[in-house]
Amino acid sequence: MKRGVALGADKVGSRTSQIQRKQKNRFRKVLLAEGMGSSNLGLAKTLSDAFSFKIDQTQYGDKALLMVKKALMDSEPYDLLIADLPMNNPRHHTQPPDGEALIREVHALQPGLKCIIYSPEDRPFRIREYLENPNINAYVLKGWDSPFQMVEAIEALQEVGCYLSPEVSERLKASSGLEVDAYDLLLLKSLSEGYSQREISKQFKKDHISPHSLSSIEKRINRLKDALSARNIPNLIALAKDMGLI
Amino acid sequence: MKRGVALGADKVGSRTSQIQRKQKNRFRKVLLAEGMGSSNLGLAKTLSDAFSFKIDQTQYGDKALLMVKKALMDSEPYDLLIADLPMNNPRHHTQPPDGEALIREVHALQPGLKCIIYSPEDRPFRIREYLENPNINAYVLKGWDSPFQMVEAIEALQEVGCYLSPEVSERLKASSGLEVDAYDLLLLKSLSEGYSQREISKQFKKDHISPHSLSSIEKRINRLKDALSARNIPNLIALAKDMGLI
DNA sequence: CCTGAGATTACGGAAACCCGTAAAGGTATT
DNA sequence: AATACCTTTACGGGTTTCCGTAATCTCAGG
Repeated sequence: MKRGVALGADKVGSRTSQIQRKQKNRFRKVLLAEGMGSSNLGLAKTLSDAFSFKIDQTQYGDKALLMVKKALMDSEPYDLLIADLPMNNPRHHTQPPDGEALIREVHALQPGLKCIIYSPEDRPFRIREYLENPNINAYVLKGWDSPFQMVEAIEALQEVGCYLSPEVSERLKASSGLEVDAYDLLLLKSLSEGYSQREISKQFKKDHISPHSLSSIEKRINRLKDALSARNIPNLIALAKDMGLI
Repeated sequence: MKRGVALGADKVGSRTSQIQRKQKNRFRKVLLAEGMGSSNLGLAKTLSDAFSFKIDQTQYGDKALLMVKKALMDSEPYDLLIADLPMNNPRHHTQPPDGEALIREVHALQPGLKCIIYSPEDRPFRIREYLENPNINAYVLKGWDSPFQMVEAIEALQEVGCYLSPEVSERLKASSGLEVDAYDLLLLKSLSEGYSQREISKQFKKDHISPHSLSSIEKRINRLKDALSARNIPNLIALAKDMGLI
């Protein structure tokens, strides 16, 4: 989105800048919550070399929540949450709270907490989803130089409200051309689940989703085929799957 | 091939804990080659805590190849290669040599070298593909307890020829029911690429792939739809994508 | 050589998809 | 209110897919 530009204008932004001024923009306490696997001891090491803040670490989302709560009660709240998200592919049932739920619940407890997503997810569409959440201040892509990027992100976050690495923002730009909205997604999902266009039409009509005529649905599908340059519906489904739309 | 069934991962798994000391062919030198990202310093740490062998580490496949070659020339060859493969998804162009190429080339140099795949890839078909390679002795799924499983695997490898974690072997068993051969895969691929059945028929005829009649292709597709319980072709493509067939 | 089982191919009608055209409905501007 | 413009809906005809049936082919066993 245009968050990158708009960050100073909103309420949250102005409130945080107050705090930052008072604290000289320095994080003092950081929580590193990894969803699963890929032991990020390496990351913790890198960060503790580069910064002076205290780093707590946990493997489990619910544990992270408790730690945030406890830190708040002790009047020593965290300044930054780094959420190390797993690849959430369809075959993987991640147990709750998953990344987004964790961030939502954490912000219910401590609304001002800064948050960095650290994930191998590189599909622009998903990244965009994350970044549309105003509670998420940075996204760093897991990769060979992610420790470096994480340091960059944290430094930037201490200065300004949010950060996007060049790599990530490039990926986002590259795919900003295609506009697929919730309707398109529902349509793709329905198709991928094996419903005929006639069935989808009936279903949409029942659910009061507009447009729902067979003709409109055909048109929309055509638009999608055009946008993804698909030759037919099977190809469209394959492409949509590949780019993580469904 | 049917190694997965033949070796009975459960048996191997339970046997590992009892004996480790009395074996003489213990590893002395291990190469940890990660494809990219997810700093496995954590893994290296775990391993160096659990074992006494020397651990070398590198980020790049070609570098790994050189290290193997050099170790051979120095008459201090590696006993084990742990190939930390990245998620092999279609959006990611991994630069050569990728995992399988690396292992092939390494074994061209040093045929006896034991090898463990360490990957987040959990699709049974892909795992099966790896395991059909006789040069690959174990498969460890990246996950929250992968360090533990890696230790298990290495202990087992010092005892017997190969190892499958209960988790992995379960995944393999779960999907062993359906039989899709190379022909089916080609068919699915062609469909997903947007070719009509008529076009596929023509192409197969040109390539002398049998059967290639329109009728036979219809039949095969029906078999696949039946096997994956798909309602129609888009659904079939979606399911095939989900389970990693294509 | 004959036979039978399975695989491959052929065919035809119903349904779904594809594509262009056009009518009907909605909204903003004048 | 009249107009232009866009969206939604409707329809028709060509193509592809779907599904059942049947003819042909292949090949081992008698």
